[in-house]
Amino acid sequence: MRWSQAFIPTLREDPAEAEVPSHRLLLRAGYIRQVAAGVYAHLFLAQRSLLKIMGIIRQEMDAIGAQEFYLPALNPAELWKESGRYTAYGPAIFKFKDRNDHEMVLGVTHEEEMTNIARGELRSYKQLPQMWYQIQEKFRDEPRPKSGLLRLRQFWMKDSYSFDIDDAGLDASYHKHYDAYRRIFDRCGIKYVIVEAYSGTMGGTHSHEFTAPTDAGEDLIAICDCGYAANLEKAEGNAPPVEDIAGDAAPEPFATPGQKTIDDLVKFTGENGNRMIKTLVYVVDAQAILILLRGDHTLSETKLASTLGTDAFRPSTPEEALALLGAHLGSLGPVGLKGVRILADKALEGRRNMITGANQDGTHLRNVTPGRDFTPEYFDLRVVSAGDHCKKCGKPLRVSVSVELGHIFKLGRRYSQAMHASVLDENGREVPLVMGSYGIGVERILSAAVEQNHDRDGMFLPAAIAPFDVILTAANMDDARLREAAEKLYEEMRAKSLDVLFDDRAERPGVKFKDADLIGVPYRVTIGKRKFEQGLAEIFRRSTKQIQDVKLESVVSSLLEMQGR
RNA sequence: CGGGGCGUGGCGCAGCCUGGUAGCGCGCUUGCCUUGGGCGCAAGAGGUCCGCGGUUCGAAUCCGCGCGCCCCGACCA
Repeated sequence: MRWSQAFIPTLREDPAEAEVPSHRLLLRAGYIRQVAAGVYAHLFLAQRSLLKIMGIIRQEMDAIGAQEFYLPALNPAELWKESGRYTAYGPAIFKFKDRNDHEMVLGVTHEEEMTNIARGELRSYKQLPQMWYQIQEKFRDEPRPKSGLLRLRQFWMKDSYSFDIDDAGLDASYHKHYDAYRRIFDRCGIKYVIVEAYSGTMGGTHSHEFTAPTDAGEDLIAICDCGYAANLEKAEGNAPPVEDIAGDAAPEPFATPGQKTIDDLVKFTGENGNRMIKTLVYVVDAQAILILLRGDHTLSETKLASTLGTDAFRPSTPEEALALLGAHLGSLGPVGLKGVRILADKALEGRRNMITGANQDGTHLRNVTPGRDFTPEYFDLRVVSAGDHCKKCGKPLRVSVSVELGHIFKLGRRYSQAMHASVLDENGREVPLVMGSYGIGVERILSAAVEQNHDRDGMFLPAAIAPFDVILTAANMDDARLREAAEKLYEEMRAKSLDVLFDDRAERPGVKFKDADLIGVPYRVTIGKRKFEQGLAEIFRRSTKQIQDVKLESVVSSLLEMQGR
């Protein structure tokens, strides 16, 4: 490709609307342009890079025996009502009516459609296992699209679905995907961490996320040196022990006028937050319950949901809490309550002489001991924090921000039962299909690669996913000898199937170098006057900015060698 | 959905408070010049000032109602 003919609209200045590096650089480098919030046009460079990413995904999916499909995004709403996700996924689904007043949706993923095909066609265990995948557009009406290609409303996903006769079969399909995903992200040159994750509205029992640590991410993950890693929603850890005050004194009220939050109380009493009990009131099925946490801990609603076995709960209103406990938020506590279910985080088990609200405005209690002064049920309910001890090895956990690139789920029988997708087993009994589903966000791979590989001058994408292998730059196109040498090299590179972008523009060298640095191509070969006269060209490696002088006739072989070809 | 910010040639911004000529830098076009890190000189083109309504002799500017975009939070495989 000749740059003079290419549409690569680079920008000299940072676009005002872009904050995270990948968004800023993809705009500046002319990869993308915005159409609406969370909706982007892929221009020439983005499309080339994304096609390379999809090529890698396709190869690895094919390699585990998955079969490529292509399903429509446009779906009848009936399918989604049948699975229950029409309401469960709620406002994130784009919904509308066609001209005949038929309710339609745009797919957020394709469990329904795939299951629908499976139930119509799969009849016997002899046809199993099956693995079906596609690379296709997903539509989600996200509450807050953001950060360029990191959180989109329309995006490409590789989604695959496995159908097995039993749990052992699902395990095998799951592991095939697990391994394929590792190869995909390895080949894409992404630094990633595999974490245990929560399945959320997908349903199912078991899942792993493939996440790329970068500051622009939105997922928090807990990581330990021993290899344990989990999404913070799901991560478990042991809080370092806290020294309590000795003694068996009875609870004793003390005045705390105007002290509403734990922070207030910490300042007011001079005590550490870890010696306090935080009291939350939640409403589950119209029933109020108390949730107790250590003062410096945070409730994980994810863990609460799995503890309660439902996500149909909400924090109480201040009025409800007042009616239940007789005090306003800020002075609530568990002591002396009757007939209210009390859930406490495990970090409170065995503690003594703590501080909590007295259920009287402006008053707290000291010397409160769980188990003696109230009787809770203990569960793991809190979000782990950095410094908590790893459940597996006891070392301190680190917390890191990352981008979710892929997620694999053991769905089990959730969809097959809801949608009556079953086959006959070897005993002639009808059994529901055991399913898995597996997703990769294609644009997120590109974004994460930029987040992980950029500097002040631009990006440097991993070779496997860069839009070109090499940029060939003639320092001065008006110099006939340089131009001819560059043209000759261009032909030579193309003959060897190098993806080359020939910068044949009539620009000054500075402009060409700046643009080349920006757009993320791993190598630049420059033909400049001084070295040309010595029979040399230079190969510039973008990631390290190292320059290597090479004889003109061995430029191509050097590049092929660097590529490992 | 709550909080904050922004909306003015393609891009980045000033002007708005205190109403009256729409301006700067970059980019773009043409010519000359220059050619290893976003050259220089000269001449040009390009704007419903987000929309609608109101106030006013007169609105980019003041008022009202919308819309859009970004950020934080809520939310979210």
